[in-house]
Amino acid sequence: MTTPRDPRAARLAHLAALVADGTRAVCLLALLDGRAWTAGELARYAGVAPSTLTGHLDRLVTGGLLAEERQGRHRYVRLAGPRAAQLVEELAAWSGPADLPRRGGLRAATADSAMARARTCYDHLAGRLGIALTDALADRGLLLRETGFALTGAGLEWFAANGIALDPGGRRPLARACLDWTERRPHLAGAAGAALCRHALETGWCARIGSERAVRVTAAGERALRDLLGVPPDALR
Amino acid sequence: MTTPRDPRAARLAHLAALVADGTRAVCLLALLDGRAWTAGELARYAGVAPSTLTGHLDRLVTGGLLAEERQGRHRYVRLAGPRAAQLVEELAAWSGPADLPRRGGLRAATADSAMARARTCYDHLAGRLGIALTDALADRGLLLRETGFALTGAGLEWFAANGIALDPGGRRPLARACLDWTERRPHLAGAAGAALCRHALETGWCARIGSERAVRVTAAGERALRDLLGVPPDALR
DNA sequence: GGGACGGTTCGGTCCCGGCCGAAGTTTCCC
DNA sequence: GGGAAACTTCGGCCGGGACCGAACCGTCCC
Repeated sequence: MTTPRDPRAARLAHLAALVADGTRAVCLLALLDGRAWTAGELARYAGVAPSTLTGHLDRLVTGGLLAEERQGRHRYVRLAGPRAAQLVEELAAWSGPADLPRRGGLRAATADSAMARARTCYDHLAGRLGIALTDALADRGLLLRETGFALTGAGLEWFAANGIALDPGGRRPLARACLDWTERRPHLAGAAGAALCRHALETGWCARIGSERAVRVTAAGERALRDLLGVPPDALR
Repeated sequence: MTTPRDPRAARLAHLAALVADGTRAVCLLALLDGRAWTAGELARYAGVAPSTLTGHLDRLVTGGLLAEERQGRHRYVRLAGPRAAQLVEELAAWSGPADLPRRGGLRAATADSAMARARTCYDHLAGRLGIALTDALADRGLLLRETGFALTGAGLEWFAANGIALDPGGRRPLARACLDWTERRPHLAGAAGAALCRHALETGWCARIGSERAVRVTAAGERALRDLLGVPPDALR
């Protein structure tokens, strides 16, 4: 990576270089689940020696993509924030919207199908569930989708009426599109997407399956989504 | 760049590697002006030997970031499309929203100030002009901005009423936010931003200054923007 | 036809950085 | 206190890839 005169280009190249290594890319994609991983977990997952991973994490943290937290003898890392997550998503969406990796075996296949049905994508909901929610919000005039991606006035009221706090403080956009790599259609992300996901997990509309990214919609969740948004239960299966 | 087992991560790393070189980054930023450059121009601009640049262009074209067109003994390259431009923008915005490069000298300073006033950003308008247009559209209820970024129904009518064709065919979003690196505020991009920019240049509201990215607002443009959108002429200076 | 010009191919150099294992350091827990 | 576990530091190895100059190939134009 030759460093040019132009400092702007140098910073751009430096940032891209953080992602431009296979091992680091594996880590970043894993961290897209929004949780904090320990260095050891990531090393095993990526298939490299712990000492190798230390160096990678140093670079990613220094570069601002990851945030770290030391607890005793553990080093926890997670994506630095929604913007970092968005950056990784965006690059991942460009680089291969196609084929989700078939890892072979029945167990893998069921895991994949659960992921395709409903999962978290950093801090919001994705998979068929994410699409169904986005469709429902758009159909009811709560979300503009064809001409961009924004909550309408009615949408703001709907969130307020249902007690889903929208955290107006942040500089982060309330609604933005996130391109799903199984469905290949945009679904709701941004502060509103995150609030909806948080609410769904807190009130028990959804529950995490094991410690994975996949979630399942509970019976209560099916009822709530049907009553509040008119989501047909079929759309969630 | 070690290549991992996971093909998804491999593609991600491969894409990032295209940007992760200083010389290629210089080229990509230069090409953000939306025009087609010859290989020689880029080589001189980046300060490397023509033979070196040939290799870089090969990689960028193969990787899908650039499109090329051969004309006689010239090799013209430009960004492959709006999505490629958006990707570069996004990375650039993350890597350094700060200080625009002061290149020293009076000539450079005037060029910079013209750029800050009004310029193109790939295919739409940026700088203070871009912000002023975005503000005006939002103030008149034609564009939602606080809750995301989308044209309203009134906005669609406004474009139609003023004969600005919106090219509904493409899969590209009608409105999206582009983060300006001089103003540090989002302005209108996407198909609507591109249509507005095209219209402004075609009808003579704006004219390119030399062959640069900078544009100036004509007297006719000032009148039109004031009458159609209530843009105060001061906002353009 | 004959330069000049723009671009490409090739060979050779060099350095950055990813990888590992071995030896340290800190924390945890018995 | 002692041993195991999690991580880090260091030294050494190795490959990819960025760079250049020289030679080569079309194209343009006089």
